[in-house]
Amino acid sequence: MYRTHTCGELNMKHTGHDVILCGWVQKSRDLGGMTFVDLRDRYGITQLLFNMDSNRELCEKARKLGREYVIQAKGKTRERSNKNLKMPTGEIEIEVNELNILNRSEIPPFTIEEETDGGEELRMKYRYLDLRRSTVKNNIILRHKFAQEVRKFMDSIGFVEVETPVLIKSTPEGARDFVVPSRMQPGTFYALPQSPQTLKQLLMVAGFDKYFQIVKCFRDEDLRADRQPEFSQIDCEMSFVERNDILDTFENLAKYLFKELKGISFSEPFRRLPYSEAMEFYGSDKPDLRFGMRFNNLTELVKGHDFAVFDTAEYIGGICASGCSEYTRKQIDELTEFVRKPQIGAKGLVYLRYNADGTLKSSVDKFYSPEELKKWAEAMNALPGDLILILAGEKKKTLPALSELRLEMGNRLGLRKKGTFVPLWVVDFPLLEWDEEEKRFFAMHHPFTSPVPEDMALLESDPGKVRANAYDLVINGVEIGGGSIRIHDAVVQKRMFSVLGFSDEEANDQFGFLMNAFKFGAPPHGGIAFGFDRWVAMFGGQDSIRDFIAFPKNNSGRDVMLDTPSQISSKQLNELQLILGEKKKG
RNA sequence: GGUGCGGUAGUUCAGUUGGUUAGAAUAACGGCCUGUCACGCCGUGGGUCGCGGGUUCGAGUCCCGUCCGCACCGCCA
Repeated sequence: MYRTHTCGELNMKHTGHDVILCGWVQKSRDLGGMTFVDLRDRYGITQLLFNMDSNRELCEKARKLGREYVIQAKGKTRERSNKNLKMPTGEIEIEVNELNILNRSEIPPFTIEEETDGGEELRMKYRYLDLRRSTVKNNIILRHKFAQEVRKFMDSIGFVEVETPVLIKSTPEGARDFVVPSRMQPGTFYALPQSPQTLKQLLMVAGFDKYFQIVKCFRDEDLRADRQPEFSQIDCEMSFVERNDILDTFENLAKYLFKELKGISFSEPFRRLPYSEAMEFYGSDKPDLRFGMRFNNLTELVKGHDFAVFDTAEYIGGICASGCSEYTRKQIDELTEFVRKPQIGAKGLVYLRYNADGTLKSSVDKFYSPEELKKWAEAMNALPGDLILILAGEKKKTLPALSELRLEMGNRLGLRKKGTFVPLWVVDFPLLEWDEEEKRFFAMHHPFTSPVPEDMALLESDPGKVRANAYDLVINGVEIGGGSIRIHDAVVQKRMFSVLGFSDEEANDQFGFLMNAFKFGAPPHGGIAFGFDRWVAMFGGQDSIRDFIAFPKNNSGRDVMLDTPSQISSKQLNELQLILGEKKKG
């Protein structure tokens, strides 16, 4: 028998017990006459004691142990004379009487401790060592628990988990596909699913009226801290439901997960905010509602005073930062610089200080009288002591820029508190988005999304106005999930493809299997998919999903541990009948 | 594709207006130490300053190119 206990479970109740532990040497402290070794496994750390007086030979052996050696220690649990109450096993130690080295280790390239000295690249290269650290390990365990709770809940309300294939068909809409060449049919390719969207709809046709799956999805697009080329979704679909049935069902899932994993209860239903309002008041389709600071539209109020920036602007909007009237010139300059960054793209920033004594000072005093500025403050619901920040320009660009400024102020004022969660549903997205470059409409969500019934008639006459029967779950400014009621009628689906500029032939070629299925009694259906990695990372208190994935890719989509993507042999290339083109010269 | 920041000891970093032998902490190695738990003390070794080119009497430092990493924009139905 290798071990009787783990390194995380022994305590005062076990004093006097003979135990065998296995694990890795985290650290040893050699005091000359005695040596302490911290032994670590998945469950915790237990201190081993070796004493020169009681067993000289064994103690000498212990002194030679290196970091990360794998050892087996047999001995007796006993109470420590100096307890360490910071650790769960800190009241006891093991007086070792037999030590077996199961494997040696090279010196690890970074310290395997909660706070490592290792940089990200090195940690990724030696991810198997990084995973020994409790922080990363706990993230992976949180992910496991999260998945278990999802399955428990979904099963309890009658959902069936069905696996869908990974080698499927490439589709032109949406993200770039990862493709897999076929050997048996040279020159043809599978694609890895960006999501099992069409397959879960076919499951609805098949009568699996409540389906879910925790599933890997693939998108060949550039990465971010919260975006990996392969990621996991909690993918769900239901038949015979309307939008509210889905929102209610998955609001319950979210509440269950918050309760089980974070101990947080929500007594109120999640807020439901139309897309148009989200954009008008927060400049974003995923607003962080942990704080207010809603936009106020000042366009009409401020025009007509010879201030060209405002007079020529399509939209002028402001936010009110409570208690910030004392902001220094330097701080305001910083904010100006912030909004002028190319990523934000505003041309400048107008401010209005509503001083505590009731006086007003703005960057546009030349153009506006104190009385007029007072009206601004009233329109903004500002109080003495507040600072009003105003951006102006093209509406499509100014709203998002103001949104970034709002988030920046939220950060500066500490309003985006970790551990506080404000979920909401954003509903009634536009169905279609006009693409200037390709001069055609694209589906904002995907081409299987149903319009809201009232707008169905506008589909051909005014496609840009049509609202989608679609919804996103947003928590703290992060898009956690999204879905829609789908089209289940072959005729409507055909109309949709036609609006998107697909010929009948193209539609049939790419989605014939779905249109065909719709001819055989497709039930009304809809669903949702959640970003599993993101949700787990949020519960783990991080913005980046990388440390919640056991073996993630780096910024350029490379697995630095496996050193891939990599070349394949010419034999493999020949079998696939692939010929590599000349590398494009810059 | 673009913008910003970065690349110096095993690791994390410092390195002044270009100037002597490139430092610190930590890790490693050797020695001492019987209650440590960030143990302590003494000592030792450890450098292609990402790579290539240029300017200069002289480059870690300045210039050009290039590679790599991170964050962001585009992109992500």
